[in-house]
Amino acid sequence: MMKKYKPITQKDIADALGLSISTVSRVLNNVYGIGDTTKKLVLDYAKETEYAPNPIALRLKKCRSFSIGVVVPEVASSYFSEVINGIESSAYRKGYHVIVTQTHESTRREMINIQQLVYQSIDGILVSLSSETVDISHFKALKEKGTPLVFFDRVPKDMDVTKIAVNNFQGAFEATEYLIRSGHKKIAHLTSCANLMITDERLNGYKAALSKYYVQFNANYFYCCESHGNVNFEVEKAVIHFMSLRERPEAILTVGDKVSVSCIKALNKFGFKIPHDISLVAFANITEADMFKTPLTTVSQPAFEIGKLAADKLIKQIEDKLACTEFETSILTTSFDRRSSAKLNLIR
Amino acid sequence: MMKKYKPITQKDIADALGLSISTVSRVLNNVYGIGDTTKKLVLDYAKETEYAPNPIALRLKKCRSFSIGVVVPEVASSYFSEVINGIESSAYRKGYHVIVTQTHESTRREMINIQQLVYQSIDGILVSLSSETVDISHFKALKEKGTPLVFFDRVPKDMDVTKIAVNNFQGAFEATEYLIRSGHKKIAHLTSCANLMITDERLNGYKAALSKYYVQFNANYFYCCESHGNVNFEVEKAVIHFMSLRERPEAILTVGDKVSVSCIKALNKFGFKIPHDISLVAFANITEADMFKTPLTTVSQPAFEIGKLAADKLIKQIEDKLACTEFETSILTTSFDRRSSAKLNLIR
DNA sequence: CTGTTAGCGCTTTCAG
DNA sequence: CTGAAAGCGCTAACAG
Repeated sequence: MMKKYKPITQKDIADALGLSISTVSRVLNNVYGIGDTTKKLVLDYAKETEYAPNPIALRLKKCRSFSIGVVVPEVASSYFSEVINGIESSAYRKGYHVIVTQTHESTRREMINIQQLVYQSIDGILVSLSSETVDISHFKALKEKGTPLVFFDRVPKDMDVTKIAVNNFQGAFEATEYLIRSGHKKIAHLTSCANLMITDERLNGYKAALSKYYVQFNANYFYCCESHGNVNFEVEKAVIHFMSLRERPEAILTVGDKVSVSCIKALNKFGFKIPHDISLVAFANITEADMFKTPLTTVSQPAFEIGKLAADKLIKQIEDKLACTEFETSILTTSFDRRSSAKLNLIR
Repeated sequence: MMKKYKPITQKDIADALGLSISTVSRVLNNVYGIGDTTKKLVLDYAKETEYAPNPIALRLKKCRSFSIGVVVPEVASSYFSEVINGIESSAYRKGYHVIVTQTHESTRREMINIQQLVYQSIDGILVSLSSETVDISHFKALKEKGTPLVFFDRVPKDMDVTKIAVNNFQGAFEATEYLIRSGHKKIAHLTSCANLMITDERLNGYKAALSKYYVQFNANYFYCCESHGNVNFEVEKAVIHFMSLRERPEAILTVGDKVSVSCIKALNKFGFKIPHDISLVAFANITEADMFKTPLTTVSQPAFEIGKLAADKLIKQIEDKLACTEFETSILTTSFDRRSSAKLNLIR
């Protein structure tokens, strides 16, 4: 039989010292009004026996766990793993533990994870939506129940809640403008996650830049990957589509880590040289972007900062006594890293 | 005041139906011997009200949580994030939740995380040692207490426990042999994590290949990064060291994801061309290896498989009634992906 | 200043 | 077949 480790409890201390459990509890919780003698006695014995409170019992009692749940699509991503580091750095400092769960872009998994976290008496939840998710009623329900909740990056459209995001419109606008100003006119936009608001925002930024320079939006130059499966395959289809167009695009603005990487792979596979045959700018966080065959020009997000801020906001919400009724949206700025994947046809 | 969500309990059901809590419990747990009428009554009501058992209460009661803890150095790593996916895929299928924690290579964090996991009534723990860790008594204590425990990749040297690893010796041997057979004689070895057994094993594989081809081991060609801090900086120092040697090495065998990437960056920074000026083979899992300026030849590990296997072994250990006294070590094989970062000087 | 008691949600004897 | 009661470890009134 598996012997389970049985840590020392308050009862053990009480018995050993001939005190009552409540006295022990009070000492350990440093409650006002205990005799110095007993106090010392208990404290010493506790230290000696390496007493540590049982967090499970605490949770059951207080419905509070000093831990926060994180729900992300995927952990195997430069972006999300950096965000997680940011979350941890802040949470850890404030005495919270972090429980990370992945949805793998599935709404079902998202719901299960949320459900689980709630039942684990988690104090609050940090979410970046799965791409499959359209109906966000499970989050609305959560909010109704009073669970502190903060969204980041992939935030919901119509929900009044604390959100952390970047200036997606602006980021895409700048990238597109850069492409135009360096001489490209036929600029394709390759994206995914049709359901997500960030996808729209970026598309709008792209369109706005186009229209600022009187470039007509061409529906043939827009492709949105389903991505509920093999991204590589979808992206290859997109690349084939673009590159077999009569009016082949001169540049592509890709969105998303995976899509961007897949796009480069597909381009390589079909023998297109970057930027000779086609220019590329990626709205993505790719740590190794400068090591690629053609160092990749990117629009990237301050992932660590986002995580940190999200955790800060969440913990503030958790610790504020009053039910939170004001929800702010924080917008951080993206950074544009010009490398060499976009050809400088003619710089004006 | 923050209103906490109050899920429906067995008591609620009992009250509503005029039954006793124990009857409800029995129905819900499908215990032998309940009237079909009451059974149906309870079941229907439970479904209707979306009753779900409170896992915290279950943990407190049973000291069992159906969740397993994972302790890794870092989540922002292709290798570890893939391992985590493997763990999840297996755990999830068997009804376990996965709690991931990071040590950031700190022994202190490692101990805290372990401690926390244990107190969370975790059913078992999966560990890959932090590089700082030399003393593994905290793990030995864990084992004594009967906590199911499985190590992977960075496994401890002298501890009788279940381990999952790869043939590190063999992997390094093959890489070195490949380098030698493609005409390199002066082969440097750049590594980190001096404390880890895998570091030794790989070093030994490297040395063995050298000696097989009568190449003398040269201590100047070996550099082990401290890595408790800025890896980039350490690696730059190493590169400067190697490249300013009178007898400059013709190739480097790097070990580790971060070190390998940093090495390429440093080489780029100082203007050395790969493989023209120096050849490179990396013992690392780098998903974008084939997209680099010079596609990187690598020895890589089946990360997903490792995670899956580790979780399987752990869950088996958890579910086996008897205390586990036999500990197996599973050795998976690395794969060698020949790309173009090693020059083919003369192939014999 | 300290002890008694009840209860968080659940399982599990022990009675009936 | 079902109910009462104890207990997992802890906190928090309520008494003394």
